[in-house]
Amino acid sequence: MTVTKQLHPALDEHTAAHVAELFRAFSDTSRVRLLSALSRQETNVGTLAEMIEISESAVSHHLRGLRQMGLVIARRRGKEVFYRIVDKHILTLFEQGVRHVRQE
Amino acid sequence: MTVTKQLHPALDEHTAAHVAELFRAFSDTSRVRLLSALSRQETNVGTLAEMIEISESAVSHHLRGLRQMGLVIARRRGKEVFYRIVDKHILTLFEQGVRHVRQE
DNA sequence: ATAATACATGAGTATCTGTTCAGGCGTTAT
DNA sequence: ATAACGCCTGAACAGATACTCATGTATTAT
Repeated sequence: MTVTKQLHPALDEHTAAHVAELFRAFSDTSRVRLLSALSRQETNVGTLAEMIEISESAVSHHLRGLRQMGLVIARRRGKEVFYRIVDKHILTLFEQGVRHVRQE
Repeated sequence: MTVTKQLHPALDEHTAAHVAELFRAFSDTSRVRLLSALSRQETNVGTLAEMIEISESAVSHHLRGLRQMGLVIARRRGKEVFYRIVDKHILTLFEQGVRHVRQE
């Protein structure tokens, strides 16, 4: 039985691009604050804007991106639109980053 | 007795900025490929450049950033400089992102 | 010493990103 | 119907980012 040294190639460009895209969702201060809010509870746009102190428009733009990536989902109730994080794994990934930063 | 609605604040700006910075390290296709290579084994700059098909200069620039963030560390052996990922938690975080992308 | 190799660095540049602003759309109140 | 409210959207712009190119710095070979 021959023991060949497994030469693992790096990630192909396509996969790497997707991974980068995922992490890019967490790579902006405002979005991190958005997601930290949403990680606690479903929240509407206006409240999010207040919490993180950017305009509703800016919040909307960020949420659109996150929505298009399938990371958050919207639910309308009356005039307000509530957002929440879709995937539990995403939440875990995000929180792990937060934890890492906190302990050092 | 008044029932006040507990308003969990979002992450403060300072912490959020650090979290964003961490994730930003993984938010570029080339860096993802770099890190995926390094996640398998310590590698020198030239080899990395070959593997991910960008110039040595570009690799150097990326590695400088990662080094300054304390995510990778350099070790010189002769003319070559080998890089590796410093922290196991960082590695885990990165790999979790990769896994998430792969299964969908 | 001189040249060659491997990598680092700064400047310059094209592209990307986050924000604001102005206006639009859907829902509710009057 | 009309106004008010909450949110969305596209354009425009400032700042950030990733790359190339030219050059610089260690280290090794001749």
